[in-house]
Amino acid sequence: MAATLREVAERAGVSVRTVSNVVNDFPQVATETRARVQRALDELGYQPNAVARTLRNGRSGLIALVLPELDVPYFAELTRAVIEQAAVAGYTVVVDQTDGDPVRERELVMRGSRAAMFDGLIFNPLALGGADLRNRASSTPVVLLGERVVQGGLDHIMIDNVGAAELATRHLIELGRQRIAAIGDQFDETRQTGQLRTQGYRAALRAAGRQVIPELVRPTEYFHRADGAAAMADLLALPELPDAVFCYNDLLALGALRTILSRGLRVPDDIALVGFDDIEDGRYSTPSLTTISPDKTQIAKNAVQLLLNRLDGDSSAPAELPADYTLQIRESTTGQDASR
Amino acid sequence: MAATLREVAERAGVSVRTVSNVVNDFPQVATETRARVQRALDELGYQPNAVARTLRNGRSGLIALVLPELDVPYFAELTRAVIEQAAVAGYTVVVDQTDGDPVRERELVMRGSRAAMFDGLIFNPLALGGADLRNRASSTPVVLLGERVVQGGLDHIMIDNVGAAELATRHLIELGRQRIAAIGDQFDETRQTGQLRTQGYRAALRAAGRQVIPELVRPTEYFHRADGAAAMADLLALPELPDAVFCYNDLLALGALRTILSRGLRVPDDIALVGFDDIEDGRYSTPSLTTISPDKTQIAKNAVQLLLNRLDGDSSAPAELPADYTLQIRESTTGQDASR
DNA sequence: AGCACTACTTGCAACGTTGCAAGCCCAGCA
DNA sequence: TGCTGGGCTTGCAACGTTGCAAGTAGTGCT
Repeated sequence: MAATLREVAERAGVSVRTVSNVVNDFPQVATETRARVQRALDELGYQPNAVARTLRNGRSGLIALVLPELDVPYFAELTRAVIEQAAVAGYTVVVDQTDGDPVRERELVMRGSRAAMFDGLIFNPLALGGADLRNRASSTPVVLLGERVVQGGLDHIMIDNVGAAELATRHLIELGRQRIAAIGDQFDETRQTGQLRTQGYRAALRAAGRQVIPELVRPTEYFHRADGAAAMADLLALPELPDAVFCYNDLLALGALRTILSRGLRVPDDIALVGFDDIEDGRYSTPSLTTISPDKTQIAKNAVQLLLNRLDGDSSAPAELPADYTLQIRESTTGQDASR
Repeated sequence: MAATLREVAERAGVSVRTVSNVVNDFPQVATETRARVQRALDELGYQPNAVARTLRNGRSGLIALVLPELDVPYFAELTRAVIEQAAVAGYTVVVDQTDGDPVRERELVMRGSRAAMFDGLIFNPLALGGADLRNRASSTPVVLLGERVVQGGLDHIMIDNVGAAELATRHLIELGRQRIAAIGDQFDETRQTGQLRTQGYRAALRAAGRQVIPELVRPTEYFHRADGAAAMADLLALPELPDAVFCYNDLLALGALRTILSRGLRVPDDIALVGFDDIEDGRYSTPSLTTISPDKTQIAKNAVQLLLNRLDGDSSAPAELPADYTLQIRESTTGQDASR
């Protein structure tokens, strides 16, 4: 069914090479020949074979975005931004989901077999650490995203988790909250996001001369709504309730919100809530969610740019680009939505 | 950097063909030879070139999932299901987002150039209609998803929109609601989801001997939270308020919910709300959302299966598979969550 | 010793494309 | 008439892989 250059060439009575010249708009083709070839191309509905081109040219025009979970809104929104940025440069983005499964991460990123289809990779690791990534077999360029601290000598874009968490916590302190809890701490060595945000949380409390109350810092296994709901239920079972909670992402916060409201408590009157990621869900919840808003467009733009530089042969030292963030103050802390 | 079969062959002192035999676990290789080749493979860190294999074999092991918007939770959740199903069969799914842009849809689906990298396509069209799809140039098999009625002689998986909408509306009628509104009607010829759901809505009202009140059926351009919020604001500006709203998806419902609550009205006491899609957000909103729940796993399973059949040469008549759905009754209509 | 058979290994060609360099033909000029 | 040059076209080879069929060597049997 799919016509090849050879078939077109036979039909037009020219060489394969000439057809290729027409397809690629080479100038050195006689007008009359070009017309004849074009007719044959149209009649046969010729479409270039992308695989053969890739093999020949060494470029596919595809870059892969490898993420833990696509149905986590933060990643979905980030994906949109990456696709938009890559399209500007004429690249098509292809997304793959690892579920943080080390086997899948390894297959996609470390070994070249599947990765080799793509000119480059943008990768948000969950399970793979710096040690793994340093001895990557594939030579496909990679840009790392996300909070995991990886010292792999690779390009890396992240946000200042400690600083952002400190900012979020300070906001709650400045509102006069006395018992500020945190949801999302992690111990697992491969999941450092939680640890970094806890650092920031502690730093803010210390800076304000407050004590860190261990039972108010709740670990969770994942960062999903269900984890937030469960952790909040634990907090509400304490003899003395918190009057504010910093959740390490918006999904945790939305889960916590659900639990708080279902117990008949009010947000922010009884408990103030801050999230992290600024996903759309948090802008439409009631109350809307105060949150740390990472500049996703900037992250995407930098990631794509860094990768394209590598594809163009840039071999300078690996870059570590911090991304900007702001605190979006909404109803869940002040009762007012300043972002509308 | 990337070693080829030839380099490995030279190092091991055997032919290229023998190395290939080792790589592919052909039995007819002497143990001693196999060991020597294996050592060379390891030393050079050989990784098969996927592009060359694809060109040679005509199979890439990749299928593309082409969707309008990845950051719409319904699609994100569906994507997860498709990836899981495809993985079972050893296929890797690659996702692309079109934003419903006809140009992008056409480039990805109609013309073979980019599509040719993939063995097959699962496509949820937004802009492209049956007429477009019928004269597709590419021979890559496609399975269509979603509500658009496409009579293109292609495999297609959809849910019974009319029936589902009727079920949702009937639920509101049975609760005794008197003024039932609808949000999400569409006129645009290429967006038939809204029209089909309006059909179901009307059918349910008629069956109950009710009149359809035109001003209670609100069109929206998109199916996003913002559209739902705006449409609900319009409904609340009517002289006589509705006491129930059927929203054509959960995002519309969440937007509407936000508007209702911000006006100090209660759900479901003052206004009951039903959505469509059963996204996770709706399970964690307060109140949680009564909704039509399409069986996403079934949809994904059927889509992948249908596609794999085509890849295996199945040339039977195109199938139209309906997917199952249920009504999940939660707090937004009854105040009780029956699904927990 | 000769033959058949098995066990293993190999060269060739092809998948569809494009870079390279050479080729052809005709016009223009001496 | 012969030579040069430009405009246009072409064949070859290669990207890295694998199917096919043929090749070699060694073994066992008669």
